[in-house]
Amino acid sequence: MPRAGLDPAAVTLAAAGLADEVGLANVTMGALAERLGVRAPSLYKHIDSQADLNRRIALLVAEELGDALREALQGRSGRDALAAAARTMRDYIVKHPGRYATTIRLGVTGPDDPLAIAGARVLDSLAAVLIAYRIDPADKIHALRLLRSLFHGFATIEAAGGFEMNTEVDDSFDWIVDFVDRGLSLRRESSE
Amino acid sequence: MPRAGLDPAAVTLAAAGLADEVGLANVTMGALAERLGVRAPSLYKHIDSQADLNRRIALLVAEELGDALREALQGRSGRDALAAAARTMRDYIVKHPGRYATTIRLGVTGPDDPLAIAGARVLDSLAAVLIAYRIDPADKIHALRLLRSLFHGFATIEAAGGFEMNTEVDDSFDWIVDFVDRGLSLRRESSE
DNA sequence: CAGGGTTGGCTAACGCCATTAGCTTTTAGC
DNA sequence: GCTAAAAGCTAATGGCGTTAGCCAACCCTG
Repeated sequence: MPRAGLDPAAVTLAAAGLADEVGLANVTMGALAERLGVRAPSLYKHIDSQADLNRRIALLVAEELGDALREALQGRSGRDALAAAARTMRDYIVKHPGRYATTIRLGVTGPDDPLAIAGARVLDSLAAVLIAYRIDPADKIHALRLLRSLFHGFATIEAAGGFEMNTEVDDSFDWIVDFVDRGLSLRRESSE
Repeated sequence: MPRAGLDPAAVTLAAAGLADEVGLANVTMGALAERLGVRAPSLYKHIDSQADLNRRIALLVAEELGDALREALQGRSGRDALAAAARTMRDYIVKHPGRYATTIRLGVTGPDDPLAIAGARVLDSLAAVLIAYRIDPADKIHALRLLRSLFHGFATIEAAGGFEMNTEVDDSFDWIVDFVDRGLSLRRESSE
């Protein structure tokens, strides 16, 4: 019998896909093993524990999201950049609700934790959106938290099916992006 | 031997408290039973299953949050109301992260589901914040979703310890409330 | 205040899950 | 080809949710 040829990355990727399909809570070692054509205990040759697996998925998410944001923000600034970042985050979360769910509630061990680094890179991309708005440097962290809270909240609620009247969700999204764009424009240094 | 004198409400309340203390994931039937001075299977005399328990906690949250919002919004309008609603939601979620966590991912069965009704009442309170801003009725749903996404996102991230530099979180919160207030003020019917 | 039905507790047991131990087989390098 | 590491396996443990079935405490009627 030939081997399955697994490695930590393959296991992580399969787990992420399974999470998106059946929900993070249903990603059991047995189900994951079955999908990989292997028995559950064999997975422990590649990952330490389920907590370790979640951590690896979260790292994957941070990398994927960071890549997607950098890609989307290339050559854009101001309102274009804002809309692109918002759409990128929304699309990613709605498309990958299971893997995204791993990113809430994880203990970052230290500043050299790969997860902390990848997360910081995501935040850096969001911060890049703010450049063209020329926000007062002292307010930058607040504006960044606004974007993060809003995008995270909107996409999370949408992914959970929390909005009624599905057809209007796109309109709400556009309206909110416009709302933030106008608000940030008012806060340019020159306007105070 | 005397009886413990439990009922569904007492079990739900104890579970909500335990969730806040140890995290929703650690609310096991055994731990909950122990806190109530009872053995795990006895809990099934009061609740149907763990899913049923989560549902009951979520309903409790919707009622508590609705009550708190109505209380806080009494006699306030405009910016005051916005700030009060934001603070109420934030305080509640940060103080009760475990029980609040039950409100994500729950299937509402129909429009007469008590959970749907209680949830709608929470949204009604948020909608009351918008009255004084005299938003164009067609935009009301979008503004409501803005508030909901933002408050939910901010408090969720804060409760999960997602913001660095803890001391500045209060400042960010105030800044964001101010940002939304100004943005909504611009959208009064008269201003378009 | 007697007794019978209902209610709320208990123990025992099942199946599923994560995880560990220890064995066997494949595979890569010399 | 030989050997050692890596990667799979089966078996077993302990914890969890849940069900079945038993017994004691309570309420309520007479």
